[in-house]
Amino acid sequence: MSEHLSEQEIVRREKLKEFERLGINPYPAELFEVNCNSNQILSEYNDELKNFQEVSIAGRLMAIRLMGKAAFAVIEDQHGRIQLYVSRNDLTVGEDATLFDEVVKKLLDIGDFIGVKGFVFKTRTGETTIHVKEFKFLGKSLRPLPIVKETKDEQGNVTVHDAFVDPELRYRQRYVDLVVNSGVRETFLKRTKMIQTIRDFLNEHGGLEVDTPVLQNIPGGAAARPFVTHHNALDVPFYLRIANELYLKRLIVGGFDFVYEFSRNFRNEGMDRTHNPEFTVLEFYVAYKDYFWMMDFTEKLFEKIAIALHGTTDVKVGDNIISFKAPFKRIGILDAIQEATGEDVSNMNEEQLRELCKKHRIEVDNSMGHGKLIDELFSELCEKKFVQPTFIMDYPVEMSPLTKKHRSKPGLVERFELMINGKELANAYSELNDPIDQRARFEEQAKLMERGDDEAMFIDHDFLRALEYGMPPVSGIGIGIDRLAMLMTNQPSIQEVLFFPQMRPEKTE
RNA sequence: GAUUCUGUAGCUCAGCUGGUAGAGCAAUACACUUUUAAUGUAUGGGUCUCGGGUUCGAAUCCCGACAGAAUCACCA
Repeated sequence: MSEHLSEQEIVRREKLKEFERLGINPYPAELFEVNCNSNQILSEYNDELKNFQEVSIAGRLMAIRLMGKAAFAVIEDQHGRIQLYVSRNDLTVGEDATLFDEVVKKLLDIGDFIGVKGFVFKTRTGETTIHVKEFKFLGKSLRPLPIVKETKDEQGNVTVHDAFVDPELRYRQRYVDLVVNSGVRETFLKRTKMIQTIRDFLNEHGGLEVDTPVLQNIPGGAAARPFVTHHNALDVPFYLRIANELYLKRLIVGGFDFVYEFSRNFRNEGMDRTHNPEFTVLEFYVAYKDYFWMMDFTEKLFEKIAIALHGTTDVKVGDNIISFKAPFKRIGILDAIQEATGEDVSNMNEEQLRELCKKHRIEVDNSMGHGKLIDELFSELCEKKFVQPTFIMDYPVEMSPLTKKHRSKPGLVERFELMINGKELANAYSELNDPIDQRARFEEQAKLMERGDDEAMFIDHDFLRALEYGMPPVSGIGIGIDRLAMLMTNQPSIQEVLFFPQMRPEKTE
């Protein structure tokens, strides 16, 4: 951190000395009893009833307008902002007006924490305001906050002046972003509410929330490059999990019928608007169910989330209105490709698929097999077209080593991905529970790895051992929580729904 | 990783074809007891991201580094 202090920082530090001279602790230890918050007062105060006549409230000073022997100030607490009215008379004890003349008028800065007691009234202009009778200084701010002001025109449209917008500063100093930008807090409150809604829904249906290891010695359950670390005492490498799938299935083997976990996953890949190195996926597994049941359950869950957050199933995302009203459209991946290209790929061999890719100017290489080519065709030509929630079903077996083979369609598996707004939001299977087949699939993956596919899965022998003891039929799903939060809060970037998105470290000189 | 754009006061931004930096808010001082982007008067505040180069002279032009954003690639 730079030792260079700006003029304003020096001034604020000098004010600390002034506090000391006056015998006022700028960082008092004792608690300040609060009996309400800004939002309660603003929404419940009634000028005729004269309620809220003995309020005690604390917050951060966000604006102050000094007017000689009186002052108006605005404080912000967790729930919003409220205006204060302070007069010199009210803060004068005997002949001593130090509190007003020195502290309020000279030592107070935007960003400071204060606590006040008083009564609520409405000013001439109709603003609900706290008339301060007692004032306590609670904490000095030594760094000037960005000042963001708002004006309202007659229609009530809010114009923001000098908004704090630099993305680098906003993400690196999220604490500042949260203080000064109204709306940021709301996004994160919605995210939390969304997760609570999901948790409640799963619990209501018998789900059991569990924790499984983040440090794994085999990074399984997905195809991605892991972060590697090292355990000193054991002298072995460990991987930060890329998925928790194989652990949740072990719990199904152990006899739990419905387990779920909000899993922080880590993938050592590129970062962009929809990818952060650590991200959250909800996975859950339900015994004796198949992927059809999972589609029914998932669309009910999404519908419930939309209603909980928006009061309706129609959610505005960018320029689109997305309807989360169940049921969602369902279409096989091969049909989706046919719809988009007019080509029936269901009976094509690898060579024909490769030709088709070339025809559509999709880059292919020799390591790509039959399934990968179909996947490429889909993601290049179809994915973006599914704006309304759509279940894409029945993927090629090669791409899905943990999925049960389709009950009637050879070469395919019982898998679906849920596409919304052109992005994959969820991925689910009728889970493969045949240990012989699972071993064979892992061995296929091992061959792919030898062929140079660095996304192929490792063989997890303990997981195979668990399957050999027997796993009931089970359907499981992974839902991208960050991407769902982006949808539900209408944010175009994952950084807007993560408190502290990953960034390159700041240089310390 | 590639391409493009961006980096100037605490914040938001101007700064033209190169001539030693400007506004609003914020800060400081004074005035003001119902203001609300409060107002009025005055004042201070800058390693122009960093390092090279061209030039009599660089915030400005060139090269490089650093950081961020967008697009692409990668990432089921």
